[in-house]
Amino acid sequence: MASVRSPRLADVARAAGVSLATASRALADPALVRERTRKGVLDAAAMLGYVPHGAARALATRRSRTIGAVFPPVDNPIFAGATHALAQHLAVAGYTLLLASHDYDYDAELAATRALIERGADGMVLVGLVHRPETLATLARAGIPYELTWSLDCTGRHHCVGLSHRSASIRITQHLLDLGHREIAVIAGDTAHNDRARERLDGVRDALAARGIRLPARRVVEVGFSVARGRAAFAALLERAPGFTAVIGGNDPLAIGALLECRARGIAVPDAMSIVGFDDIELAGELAPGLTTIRVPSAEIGREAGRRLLARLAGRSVPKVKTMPAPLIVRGTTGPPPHAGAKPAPARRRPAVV
Amino acid sequence: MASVRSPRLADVARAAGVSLATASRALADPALVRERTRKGVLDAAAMLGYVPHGAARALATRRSRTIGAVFPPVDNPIFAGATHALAQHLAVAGYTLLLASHDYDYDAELAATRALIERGADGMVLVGLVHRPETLATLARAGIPYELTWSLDCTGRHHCVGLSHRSASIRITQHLLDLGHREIAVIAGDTAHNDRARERLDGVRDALAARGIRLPARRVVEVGFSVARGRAAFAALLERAPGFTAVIGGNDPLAIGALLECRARGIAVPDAMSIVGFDDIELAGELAPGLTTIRVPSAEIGREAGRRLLARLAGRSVPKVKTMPAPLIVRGTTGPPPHAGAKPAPARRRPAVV
DNA sequence: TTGTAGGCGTTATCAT
DNA sequence: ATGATAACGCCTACAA
Repeated sequence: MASVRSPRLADVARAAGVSLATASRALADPALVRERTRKGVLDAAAMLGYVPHGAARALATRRSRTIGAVFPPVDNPIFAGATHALAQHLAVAGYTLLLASHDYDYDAELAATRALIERGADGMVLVGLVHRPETLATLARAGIPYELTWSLDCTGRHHCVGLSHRSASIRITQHLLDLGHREIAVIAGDTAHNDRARERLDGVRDALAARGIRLPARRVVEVGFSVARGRAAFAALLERAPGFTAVIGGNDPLAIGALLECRARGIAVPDAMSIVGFDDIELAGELAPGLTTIRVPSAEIGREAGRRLLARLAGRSVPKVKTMPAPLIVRGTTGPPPHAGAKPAPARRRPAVV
Repeated sequence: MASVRSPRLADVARAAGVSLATASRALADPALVRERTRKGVLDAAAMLGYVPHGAARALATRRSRTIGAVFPPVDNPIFAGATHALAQHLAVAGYTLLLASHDYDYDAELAATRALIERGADGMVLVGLVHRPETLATLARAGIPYELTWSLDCTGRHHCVGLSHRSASIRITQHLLDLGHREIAVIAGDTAHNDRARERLDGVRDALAARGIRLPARRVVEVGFSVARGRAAFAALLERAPGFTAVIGGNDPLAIGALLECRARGIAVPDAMSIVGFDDIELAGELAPGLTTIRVPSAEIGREAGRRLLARLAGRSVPKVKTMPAPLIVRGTTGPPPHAGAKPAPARRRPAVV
């Protein structure tokens, strides 16, 4: 009952009647020892219930077979999907995920990064482009390869896998403009602490500006990401600056909040109000009407980040920037504005997935 | 540029003009060295950008300051919340989360557990009561404290923090019975690979049996957890065994799927169909009508598991079983069945949160 | 208060 | 093919 002490390699070696070195080799590389010896060692190990001591191995090999990830709230469904995919991908390669999360707090992110480096993470996954300068510097100094995810680093200084939130945002805004909308409101995420949210908002402004339309400040509200906040924000916009015919949500939960508020108020979607989101969470496609949005392949981003990191650790080199597709998904929440002029044809001509 | 090699404690000691031991103590416990020495060491460490080597420390102290968690799909919002809360709680105590996930596959869970043990996890969090026998045995043999979460272990053999899914399920079923429902259908989770799903389904059967009602097999469908599957399952039930006035979802996404399908078919909720879920995800309260469900405090479960593990690692002992509250949340998706007899009073008398 | 030295469990470099 | 043995970087009695 009382487990005196876990067996170590020396115990296995003794039980198998070989030296420490041979036992180590037998376990590490079948080709290095005679078949008979190997079997003896394996049996002894199984018999004793031997479990290698990772820290000792890490100390000797200077590799922990561990990848660190520092994510904003992992309970955001979009990050949860990426986390899962990343962990799964690493597992098949014998790597394990060291996970830290923070609430869009860059100091916490730095602290978490330090903690993961200290734990010996062989590689690191971060979200977004904006960080404390020390964060990336520390990583670089420690010689730890890292991948920035979600966004794309146009400076070419960092490895990254993601998409241009700005241009995706331009695309979805153009979709509304093509439908004939001119009066548009935005429920943005927290642009001060989230570069994705900022890029998305900038994209809206760009697209509007390209057609000579200004986005008045009163038509923009910034909130944290959640359905409830989306509802409240939509209500606030209606109060503060009515007259818009379309709302752009900074992400799907915000857009869904707007949709629910419309339903509660009896505002017809899309006849009286068009709504678009960003991310394409599962629910977006299940609602009726379905939410028009940009699909962000979050699981693929997580997997790809893992794949690239493992490749780099194996000495292979990968292109510095990996752009993920972010298609516009047109569903039922968008249509021509009420009292729209003649034929709002463009909308119909678009395929469902652009 | 070329980072020759990361500085180690010996470098710090040399720079500070003290011995290795003193440097170690200065960093570990302020009270152990003279204030002046301490400052010298700290300065030297900062100057050199010293980062302690976790593996070496773990080897020496036999503690990794790491907690392992093996979760079913972390992208299920309910697990995502727990993961986040757990990671956050551990972080403030200087611990880090080692995360592995699997798709309700117990062999994968065992493999993941082994991987985490090998990585030196000081403690471990698992989900549910059902595991490969080796999983818990290995943990016990290695002397690693663990917490089973979500469910409650009535055998008293394991530390656990969760709730009785069976009795919660009985409560919500009784709520339907009290409203006058007699013809009930169930969209259950995968009972073969998920003890929570099984307990919930059993709870429904128990509650019905207590009133002399049988649940015919054709009124039960088992599917994986997702909104889309909930929709499809509801449609299938309607086809296969119509005539029921209430559906019980194995979790909220399933119930929401049923709700959406009702909306698509023009079935009035709750007038023609009552719907209940389980978990109380954020969306449940935002829909109109709001979803009647059981609130599972997932973030609290994650945090509590962390708290208990840290306490045990610190030598404090904790009660073996921690029961979390799982209140019935009555919202708009439940009401008396159509053509119900006289007064379906019980419903009205219940407070919103029982 | 500070220094010396042995040990934590593996891997890797030599020989043999 | 296998066996000694020296790292790996840190902690912690024990001594001074």
